[in-house]
Amino acid sequence: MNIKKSYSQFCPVARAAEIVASRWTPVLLRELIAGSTKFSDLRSGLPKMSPSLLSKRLRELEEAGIVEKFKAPKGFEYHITESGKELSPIVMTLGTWGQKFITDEYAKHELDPTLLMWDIQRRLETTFFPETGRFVAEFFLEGAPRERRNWWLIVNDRVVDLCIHHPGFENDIEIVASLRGLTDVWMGNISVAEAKKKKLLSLNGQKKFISSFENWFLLSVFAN
Amino acid sequence: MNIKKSYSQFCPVARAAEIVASRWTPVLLRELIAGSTKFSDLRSGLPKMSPSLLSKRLRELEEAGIVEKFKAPKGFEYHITESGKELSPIVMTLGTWGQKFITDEYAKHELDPTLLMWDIQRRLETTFFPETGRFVAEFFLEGAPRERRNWWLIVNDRVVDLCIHHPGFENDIEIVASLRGLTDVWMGNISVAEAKKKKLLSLNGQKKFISSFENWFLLSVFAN
DNA sequence: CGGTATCCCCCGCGATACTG
DNA sequence: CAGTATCGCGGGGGATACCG
Repeated sequence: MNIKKSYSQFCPVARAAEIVASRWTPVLLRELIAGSTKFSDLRSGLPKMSPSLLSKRLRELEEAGIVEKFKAPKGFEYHITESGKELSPIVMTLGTWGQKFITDEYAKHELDPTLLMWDIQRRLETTFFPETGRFVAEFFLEGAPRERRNWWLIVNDRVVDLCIHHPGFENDIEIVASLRGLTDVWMGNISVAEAKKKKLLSLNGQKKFISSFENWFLLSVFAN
Repeated sequence: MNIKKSYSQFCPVARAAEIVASRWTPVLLRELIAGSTKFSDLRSGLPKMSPSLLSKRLRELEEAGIVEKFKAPKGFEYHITESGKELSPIVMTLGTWGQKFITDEYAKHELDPTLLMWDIQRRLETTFFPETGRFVAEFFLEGAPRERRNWWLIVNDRVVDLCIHHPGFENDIEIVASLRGLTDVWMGNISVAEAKKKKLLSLNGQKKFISSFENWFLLSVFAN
């Protein structure tokens, strides 16, 4: 750490904060803890972070022993180390705190269909689906910009894929919701039942997938 | 939060990090959690933070509901709220993490006699001393700048006072140590016994205070 | 002392382009 | 796609003065 920028304290809170509490780092750690390892995947979870800054932060985390960089077939993989994993309680507790105490409704610029769908596909409960075969769910996000309004979640042999273009398969279920509504459901701010009643969310398609919706559509890890 | 500066994510980790992980804030929270309430006391624990920034951060924490500002006889008092107290595990875990994983020896600019003595006086175990009467300990910190080399801890009826000028009382005990040595002892990096053996620390004065040193001289909350 | 206002520098970081 | 290099600006925050 540059001496000019340093807090210049022997206290371990200060020494740790110099690394962990710099801009974007808690959010980057969240992504790494969630299991993303590829640069492009990290970018997906951090759409407003510039690639140069992401690159820089990864280098800093590597120097701090929080991340290890491995050569991959294409590019590199960034894996969180044991010491990095021990930051997990901090990041999770920070999120829990935020969920509890920051109760303002989401600002418009915080509602992001890409981020939402990215989080959804990451937590989809695939064990619910048959070991072999295909499942297709289409999402219509009202209020999202046209080119990011329609999404398809495809589960093929329990492997999840997220598409923004029509995959050519027939839908098993369609989820129609406002972007804000689905985000609120996802974050546990309102229940699925409540969202349906308020016409913020509706499910169409095969009965068995509709009735089991809450079994495979897990909510955010921070949902109450 | 200014939209330009915002992470623009609905994720509570991001929303919390915007407040809690900004520059200086974790260290300021440490001070508030430790019980400091006055502006000047906060400054003592944050000597390298400019007063204008401290003022700004306090305002931000107040807006976020983490701190409450009360009119005091002179100036104001800043008290941490219930929601702020729930940040305590985050700050403490961050410190514990730092203590465990940031093992570089302290850089010269991180060794600060004022900060060290401030922390020491805050954790002095006063119940060890008689309910009435005076106790005086003088510290000589070798390697500290001349004007901050000598310190007196005065416990009067169990109330601790820290002085940088000779108080005119006789010493009950004298602690002679290098600044780095005492810091390492304080942080639990080496034991008192080891420090004595290596001549990094020596105690002179009344036997009963020497033999009970480790009873009243508590170590940092982050010492192992 | 307790805190705010002002000034201004500098560098963090966003934007963009570029390269393998 | 997987990152790195460059460039330019904006404002964060440090220094200082100042006011109550």
